[in-house]
Amino acid sequence: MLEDRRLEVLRAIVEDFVLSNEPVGSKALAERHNLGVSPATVRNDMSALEEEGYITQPHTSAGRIPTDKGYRLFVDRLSGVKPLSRAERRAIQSFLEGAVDLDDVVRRSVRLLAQLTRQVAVVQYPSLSSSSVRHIEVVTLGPRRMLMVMITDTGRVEQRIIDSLTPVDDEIAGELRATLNCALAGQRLADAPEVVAILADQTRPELRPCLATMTGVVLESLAERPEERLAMAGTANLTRASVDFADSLRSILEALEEQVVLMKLIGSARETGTVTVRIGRETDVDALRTTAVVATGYGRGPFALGGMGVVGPMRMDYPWTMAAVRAVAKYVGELLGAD
Amino acid sequence: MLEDRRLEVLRAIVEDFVLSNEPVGSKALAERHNLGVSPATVRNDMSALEEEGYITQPHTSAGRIPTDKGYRLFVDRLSGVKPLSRAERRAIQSFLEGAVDLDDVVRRSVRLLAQLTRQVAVVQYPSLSSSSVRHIEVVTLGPRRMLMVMITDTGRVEQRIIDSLTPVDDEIAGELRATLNCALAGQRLADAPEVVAILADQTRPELRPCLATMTGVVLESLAERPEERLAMAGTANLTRASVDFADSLRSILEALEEQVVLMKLIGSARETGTVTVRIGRETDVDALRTTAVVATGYGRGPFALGGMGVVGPMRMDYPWTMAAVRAVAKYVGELLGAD
DNA sequence: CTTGGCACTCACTGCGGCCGAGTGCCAGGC
DNA sequence: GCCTGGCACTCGGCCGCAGTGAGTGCCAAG
Repeated sequence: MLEDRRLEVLRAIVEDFVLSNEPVGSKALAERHNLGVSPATVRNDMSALEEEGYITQPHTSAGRIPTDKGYRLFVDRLSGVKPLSRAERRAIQSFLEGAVDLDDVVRRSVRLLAQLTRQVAVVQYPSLSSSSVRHIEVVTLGPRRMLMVMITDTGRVEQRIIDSLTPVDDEIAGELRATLNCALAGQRLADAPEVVAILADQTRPELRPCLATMTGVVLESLAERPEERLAMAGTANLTRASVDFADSLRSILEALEEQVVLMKLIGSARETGTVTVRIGRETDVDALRTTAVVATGYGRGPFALGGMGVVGPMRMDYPWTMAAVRAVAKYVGELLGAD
Repeated sequence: MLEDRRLEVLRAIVEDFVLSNEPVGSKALAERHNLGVSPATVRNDMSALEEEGYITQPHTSAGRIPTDKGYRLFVDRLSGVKPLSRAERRAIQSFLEGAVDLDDVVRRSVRLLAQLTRQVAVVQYPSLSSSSVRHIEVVTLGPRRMLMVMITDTGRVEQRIIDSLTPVDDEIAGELRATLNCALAGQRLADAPEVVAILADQTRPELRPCLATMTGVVLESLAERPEERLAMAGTANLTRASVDFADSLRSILEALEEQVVLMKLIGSARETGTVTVRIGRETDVDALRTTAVVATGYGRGPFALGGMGVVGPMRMDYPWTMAAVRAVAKYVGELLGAD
């Protein structure tokens, strides 16, 4: 009973603070949230909550604000799901349905997510390891230079320039193309290592160096390289929360330009359907210690093709943001999984 | 003579202000720049310069700062070229030389430019209209869906999903591929419209709808669509100049996320070798009225493959920034033009 | 366990005064 | 005719000060 009211107080604090961005005091709380008790009682509860580390006061004689731990509890136990309105769902659909190719899908969804949540949005391109090879193309670019293009079933296109030690011509390119396609087309990229291993022996010796480079590229692209691509939008929204960030804005922007960091944050949410929330220091990125990351995976079925999510201030409307991220991920997943 | 000294005073004001970010007064000027005249004389010159609109004072009893017009004059007539040091040139080279493909080149150069100039850097992908077609690939993605991939001689890869009204199979895809390649491979994309025009008649009627869509894509990509790609880096540097921007930072970030706007600013500098500077309102973008854009084209020969440049505060070291932008563009041009 | 009362804390605000960098103007000198 | 030193004036920024009020912690009574 007592426990219950304390949690209720915490919820009220979080909700009020998210709205007002001002430390919330006992009186205002008791009034606005008809808790049925007096401010003095609320004060006792607050005192207890502070003791346990869920809230804190910026300075004596100010109201309380939630701590990382407080937000965490709120997200885990207190926040229901705030479903999107029908209009919002329709907006998502109509915003995405005109997309003409993968690039377009990704760029539209990242903008959509940014506008919807008014936060910084990040969308990962479908990861290669969960796709299969549709086709591999080899073209000569010059006497000793070739371009290899790998097309996956999600429509993603991976390209790489290969410098050869020996001269190459269109015929050799064709031969390499045939060999690679024969071995890899239709295969899941995750299975590529085994297939590739036996490939060299079946090939004319003079082609082996080139082939080795190319298969090397294929394998490398599986290792979830840091260059794994992603799109970002809505950085302007960071300034919206400038009161929270102020001087840290610089380092936040810097962190957001580090692809590796973002991939870890967004990409680690590989389960579709579940929305992951990292609050403050849980991000494991010092520059983002005043932010929160809401992320999920997208794709058909349990295996995610990639991740998407938003980065915003800890003071964030979690139920709504989580719902928005999930909704966009669902549509994108259908769009890319459809085929 | 008198004119000369006035210009000298303007130069001194610009240089000091760029360094200190504080309105510069007559006394400090006379001291630091041994102009050989007294502060009183400098004051008279400043008065005249203000009359002519080259400088202004933020409030009475403060020093002067340059206006848009003042910076413009400085850039046009006063700023010599500040050559890069050998170490800097070497840094550029080594930073870029490990690039493995076009994406890599672009991303590396944009980061390089951002780090070097400590501004926001923008690099346009090589424009399609100035490239030629190396190869066109057509692959089926599903019973009624195909993927067309166009590879250009700069290594740029353009892809598009095409939905067909009639069922397609690998054979049809092969046929389309052959037709398109036969017609377009080796052609400059700028010449594509003529070639494409006569293509339909030579094709089996049942393939014509698909073919039309594909040639449509090719032509469309020539129209310098707003989706024309570009890369950006160093937005964190905007906060460095936060004193200048402060509340406008938000709108600047928003403007920078508008690809169309950026393409106009960066892409309009199509001449290689010449560095264009737009100061304040010259950008024609209201949100960027407190910024300056330094841009140039890159590529072999007089025709630019694309543009690159930086966006920063008007209070900027123009000679140095211009030199840096030019140097990076030169290297990138060599890298991509080499082939 | 809750409640009203009460003293206390402390960030924030507005006010007045001081300071000093910088200006404009003027009269005298080269 | 231009440069220069002198001088009065302006005005933004800084400092100290007191007043205000939201909010707290504690306590004794219900």
